[in-house]
Amino acid sequence: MHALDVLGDPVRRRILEVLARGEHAAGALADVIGTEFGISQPAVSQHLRVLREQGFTRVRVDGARRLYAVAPAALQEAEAWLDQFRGFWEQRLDALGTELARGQHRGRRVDGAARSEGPQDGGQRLGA
Amino acid sequence: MHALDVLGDPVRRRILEVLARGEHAAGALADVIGTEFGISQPAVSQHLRVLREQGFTRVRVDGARRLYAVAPAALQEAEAWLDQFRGFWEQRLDALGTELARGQHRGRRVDGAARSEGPQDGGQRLGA
DNA sequence: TCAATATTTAAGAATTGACTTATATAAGTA
DNA sequence: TACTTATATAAGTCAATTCTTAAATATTGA
Repeated sequence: MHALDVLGDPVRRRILEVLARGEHAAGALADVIGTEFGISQPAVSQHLRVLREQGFTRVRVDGARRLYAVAPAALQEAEAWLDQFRGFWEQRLDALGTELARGQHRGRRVDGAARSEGPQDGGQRLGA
Repeated sequence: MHALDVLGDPVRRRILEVLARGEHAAGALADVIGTEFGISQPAVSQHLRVLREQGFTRVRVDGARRLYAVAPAALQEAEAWLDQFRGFWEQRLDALGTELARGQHRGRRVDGAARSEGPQDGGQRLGA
């Protein structure tokens, strides 16, 4: 299962947002999330399972409670996938910066035809 | 619809990967993607619609063909959501660096109880 | 104009996945 | 030990998505 498949669910994203603030017990999450989305404790528990099994969270046992916290691994994977597109918006920002630096309405090449905007032909200035 | 909901589909992700290499006609994508996933041309077209409507692609008309290309906006939204967790892995890398710098097995606080690993209490060193 | 190509849209079938209720497991507590 | 709290798992239901086939739209070229 791809990291982005896991993040493609609003409940799971919200759980991670809450966990970004710090460790929470499964029960506390079931309360908060369950109320927000109007779903049951088992429903939240099932999402916690996915997050756990896919490496988005780390669990610590404290008596009868399970304390969940964010684990970086899987989130980094999602980030890594997005990295291949970073060139697109960096270029966009560069263009803006250049435009501002040299004053507006100057040096704007608009030849229509075989134009393309991506960093596909070596235009990407990234390590990876 | 959240940007990450759109990315929570393997076919759509693959389409974007192909587009990251540059502009492609809808038909060319239908061929490549359709073959890879064993789905029909309309199926691919429907995914292209989602990507288009949600701001992941830009379309240019060339005669009877539609040339698709990556549009940065929506991808940036996804990136922005992930940003709130950046502190977690930056910290991880910081820790690794520190560990290496001062030699291993030193200064490792392991007190169990109220410990937490996130950047939740001001530990985050990010602009946002 | 007519046929061929390129692509989208429509409608319904099939599949997936996210819930629900019920139950199991385990740890605290009286 | 029995009861309560905390959480997870199981099994089945329901709904949202993702397909399929068929047909509509638009462009190119004979």
